[in-house]
Amino acid sequence: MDNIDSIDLQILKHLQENSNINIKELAGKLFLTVTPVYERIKRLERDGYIMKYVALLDKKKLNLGMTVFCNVRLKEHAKNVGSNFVKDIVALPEIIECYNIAGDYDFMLKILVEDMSSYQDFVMNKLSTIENIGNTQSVFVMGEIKHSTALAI
Amino acid sequence: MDNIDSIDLQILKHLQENSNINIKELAGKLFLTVTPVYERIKRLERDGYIMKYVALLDKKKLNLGMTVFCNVRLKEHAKNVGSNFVKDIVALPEIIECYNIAGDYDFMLKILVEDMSSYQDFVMNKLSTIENIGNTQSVFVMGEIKHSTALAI
DNA sequence: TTTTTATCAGTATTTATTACTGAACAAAGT
DNA sequence: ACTTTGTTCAGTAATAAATACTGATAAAAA
Repeated sequence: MDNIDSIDLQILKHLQENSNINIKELAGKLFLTVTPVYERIKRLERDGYIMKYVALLDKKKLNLGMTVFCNVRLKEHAKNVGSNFVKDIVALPEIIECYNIAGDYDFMLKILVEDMSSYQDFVMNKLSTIENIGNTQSVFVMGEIKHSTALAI
Repeated sequence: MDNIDSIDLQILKHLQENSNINIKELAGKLFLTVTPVYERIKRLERDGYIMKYVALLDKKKLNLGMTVFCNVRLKEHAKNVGSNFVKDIVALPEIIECYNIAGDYDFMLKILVEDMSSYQDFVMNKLSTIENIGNTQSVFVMGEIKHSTALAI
């Protein structure tokens, strides 16, 4: 029911780089006609290999040019009650990503803001109001060398 | 030449969540006809607000279920010669993201691999062969709480 | 008021997607 | 060797969407 071949992989590889390519052109690259390519894409969507199609926007143009990684340690007594914390994190749109990590800290957040003063505002008025947060460590991004959404398939 | 209004923002907000929405439906949500929405999207593409359209794939289904953040410190003498390092980083497809950071380490990499043994292979045979790398620290991701490509606009 | 500019609606055209049908081929059983 | 079954594909027709074009409306500037 649920296995993919090398043609599927090729299709995925193209779509994760540019999902606006039309099926005819994609079919040409794969030396096929539109029908099999169309049906394969639909199957890959149905089976969950393709989760969604999105537009990637320019952070800087939209005044979100500052990236900060924020490591978070929960209070000792709260280690097992992560669910409230998770709900609060998901609700904050500045937090683009949140990972439960191994090591010195419990969570790592990736945060996008306009500048340093908005980051200060975020930490002071939003992040710090989340209960159970023990302490945090901010790692500021000076430059973005590489940023891809494409998997190495 | 280069300014956007609230309708543009609404369009961007929708497209970064689902770029496969058709213009007619999007126009309906914004109480407009297709033409202005179409023209606005084209302008947003031309002006670089929309960088690209991509399909987001399921990591786990494609056997890339392990995420590791790897902090890298360059050798002391190499602090100013980052360019070769950058070229090597960009060439490795397992490295999805790479940031130049402030703090204890020089760079932070986000790496996607299948499992621990492929990570070991990656560090041993690929990452460590890059010259000028001093030492590294791996932060393993146990769970992904939130992962969005959508900006808070 | 007149001109200019920007934004929009409506429509026609082009292009892409989707649905449908049947052919070709391979694997498994008779 | 010959069906049978299932899968993948090509070709074509139908549908739906994107794009191009024209002109109307309204707001801002002359």
